[in-house]
Amino acid sequence: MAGQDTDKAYDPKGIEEKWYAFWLRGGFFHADPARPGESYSIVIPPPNVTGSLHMGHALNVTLQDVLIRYNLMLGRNTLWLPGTDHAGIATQNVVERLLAAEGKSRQDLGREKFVERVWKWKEESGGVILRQLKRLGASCDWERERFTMDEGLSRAVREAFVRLYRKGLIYRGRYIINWCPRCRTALSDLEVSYEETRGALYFVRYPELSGRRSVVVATTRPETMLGDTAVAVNPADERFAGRVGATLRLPLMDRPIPLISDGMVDREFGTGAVKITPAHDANDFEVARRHELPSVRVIDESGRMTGEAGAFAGMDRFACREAVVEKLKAEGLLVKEEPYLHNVGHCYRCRTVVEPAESIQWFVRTKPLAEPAIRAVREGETRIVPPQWEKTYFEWMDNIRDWCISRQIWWGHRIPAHHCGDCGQTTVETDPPEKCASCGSGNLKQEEDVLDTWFSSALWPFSTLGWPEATPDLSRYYPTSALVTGFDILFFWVARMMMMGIEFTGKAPFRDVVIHALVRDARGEKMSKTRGNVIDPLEVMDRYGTDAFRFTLVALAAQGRDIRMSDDRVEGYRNFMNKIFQAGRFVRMHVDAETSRELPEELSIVDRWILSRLQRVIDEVRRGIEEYRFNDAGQAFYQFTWHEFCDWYVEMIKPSLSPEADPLVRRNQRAVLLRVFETIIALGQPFIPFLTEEIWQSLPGGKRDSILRQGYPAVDPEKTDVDVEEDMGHLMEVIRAVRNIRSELNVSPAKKVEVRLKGKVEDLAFLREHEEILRRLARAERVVHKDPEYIPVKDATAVVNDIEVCLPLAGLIDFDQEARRLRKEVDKAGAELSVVTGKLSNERFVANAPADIVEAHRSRKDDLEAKLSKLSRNLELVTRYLS
RNA sequence: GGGCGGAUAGCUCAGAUGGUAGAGCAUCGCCCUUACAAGGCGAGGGUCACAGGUUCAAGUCCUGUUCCGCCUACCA
Repeated sequence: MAGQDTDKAYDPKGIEEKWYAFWLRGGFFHADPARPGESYSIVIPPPNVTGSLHMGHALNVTLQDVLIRYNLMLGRNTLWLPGTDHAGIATQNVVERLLAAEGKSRQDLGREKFVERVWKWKEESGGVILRQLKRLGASCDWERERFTMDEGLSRAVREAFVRLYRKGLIYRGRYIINWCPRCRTALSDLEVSYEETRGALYFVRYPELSGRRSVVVATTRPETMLGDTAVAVNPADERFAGRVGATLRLPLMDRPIPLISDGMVDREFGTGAVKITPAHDANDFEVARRHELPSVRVIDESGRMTGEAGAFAGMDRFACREAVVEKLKAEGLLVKEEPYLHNVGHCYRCRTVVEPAESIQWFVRTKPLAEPAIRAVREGETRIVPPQWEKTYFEWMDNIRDWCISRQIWWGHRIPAHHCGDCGQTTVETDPPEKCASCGSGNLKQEEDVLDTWFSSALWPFSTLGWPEATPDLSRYYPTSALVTGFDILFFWVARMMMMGIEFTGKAPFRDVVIHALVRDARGEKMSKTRGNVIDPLEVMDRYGTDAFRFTLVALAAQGRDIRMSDDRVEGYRNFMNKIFQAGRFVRMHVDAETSRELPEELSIVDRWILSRLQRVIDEVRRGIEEYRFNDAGQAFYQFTWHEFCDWYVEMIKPSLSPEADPLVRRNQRAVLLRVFETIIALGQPFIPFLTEEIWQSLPGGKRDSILRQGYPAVDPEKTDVDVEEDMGHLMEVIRAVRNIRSELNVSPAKKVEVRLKGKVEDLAFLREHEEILRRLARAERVVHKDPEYIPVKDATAVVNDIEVCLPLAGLIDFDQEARRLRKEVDKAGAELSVVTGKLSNERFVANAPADIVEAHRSRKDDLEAKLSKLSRNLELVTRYLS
């Protein structure tokens, strides 16, 4: 509910654009290799040009931005290189859809016109996502923005291709590949996603040509039988003993095919006999090679049956499946049909069922490339974080298979190979050759195929820095410091960058590979358009502000776990933003242009306490960022800022800031307050850049440079003071004890009470010295010190260390209530005591546990015993007055 | 079929190197105490999935089991 005071709350509208423009104007994100400083570089995982910002990007980009801003503030020579990916199939699909709306196909336009059209689309509508990254606050060096199809990168692609080809690491050949009949292109194995699909297993009888016997085969794709050229059984399968070599009649086609034996056949599956369709199955293809069987292609590029399919020619493959089954039934050759759950490959771009098909394609020989890429991780040149992903990486790399890199689409890097019309040889050159390298003929035709988009992506970490030229950028920023990405493209992209990076530069492209989780919806479901559960990051930013959104992502980014995004979470952190904003207002109320930021010689106990705590949080935040434990960093910042700084420190120092305070005290207090608060603001900058810059600029100091220039807070060990932290901890506990009593006994907050502290003089010394704090934060009228002989009759009591906190509440006290409260305390202390005593009475514990642990238990035991006896006695006192 | 991850408060999750179970949200109570009600103060709530084992000591290490996810694979 929006109250009328909402104008007092933090409103991020307007300030985000303002400061982003300010940073751009100041060139803060622009890297200059000539400038000094240790290099820190990241290349962005380039989003598709067709893309628009989703949660995955938002998380990915936020984490990178934290790293970049942190390193920027550390004064390193920092580069974050942005750009987009041409996304071959995805982009082509987008433009094809636009054409379809005009009633045209890409074939109507022809290749050249179509590609022109895609470029036009790219110029007009591509890259919206980059604007959205700016909205997120991404501190990219936009002057270095690259596109995988721009001139430099295309050059790098051709160069890489030629070098690999000449080393024999790229080859062309006829193999079974995954074919998408909708996209009409080959796909790599990775681009096929398998989905569990309900289908049927058909058992088909293949009669022997001579004799009365027959062989029954099982298949999930009966339409492919039209292309069968054999039936195979396992050589050791005695069911078929003596029958291998027989000739079968291929039903529906009336073609004679042999019964062969091959070790690949699993005797347990189906009937133990497999139909062999070399043109449409990878296994069958291999079998056919071994047995020199012919190959008959019965499904064409668009998924229709070819002329080889006899009566079924021209039918769609799925219609054909039904027709084949009907026909088999009619002929009495369908033995049975079982429901069958199996994995069916789908095109990862358009979800069409993929058809394995035999065709001529280009491949990368991956084994020789994989070996050094494996070694780089094994030997620690590149670190994978969190390390459990290493295993996945090795698993895949160890079993890597050759990579089909040619695509029969038009949008992409055309393969730099020219086929000779005269001698048939292929010439591969970086620049278009004039004549055939083998026969000298000028009758050359460039290869029609383009490269898999991931081929250019694989070069991204160095192609963007100028490779193959030896540029200053390349020597300065390569290898990059970290790659931040989701695990979903570990194989697609990371593994391939590792291979190509090492192959072409001799060095692994990253020091650290940081794998983050997936962002899911509040119920843990993967966000998808079809599910309709997509949370739009832009909408979240509109509603809660970018900083709140960023902080949410950071706070939830625990290693190795998926993130559930929900409004509640963002709202909570939006409140945190407001808290910081309000704290800023408070600080501004109390400081002015004259306020020094120098810490005074003499520091109050409270100041020493906050400074000591501050060192800890600085340490935690820095370590968190450096170890990619973003959530730990975020939590430490949150906890300290809200609960220690705002809830305790600010409340404790208010009197020293008031006009009634001693002027010197006041001046010093302002200085410390400002200093501490500015440190907090600087500390938070990588997470919440807009709010921190806004506050930074609003603090006194005239027209200021960006907070990015202030240096990142560093731990000053001199300021850490464990004694002060302990003393203050006690004081805070006493305050909490009073508050607890008041609250439990329903004493109105407005009611001032007397607080009696009972204990030895030396134990009370610190409290006596800082009594004012206690009085105010506990809302006490006065604090009275009592010696250990004092008997708290008619007092509500609590025990804090060696001190008893007593509230004389005669007339107000509800003795039932107080008895219940005390009993609870007694039970709690008693339970703990029995655990500790139990351990200590175990002599093996005393003998084996480290001395410090035993000692800690001993003193804990003493404390608890003392506490328990005090509590029990007080409980007894109260019980006397029970009604 | 292999591999990985998860199972901790009502919900969502933290809990490096084993040593007295934490946070946020939600819940309950009291408060508009002039930085902040997008707030303050206080409270309740957990046999850390189950069964064994190692250890003086296990949420944490080992083994097994059960349920969830995910990745991967040439059972047609």
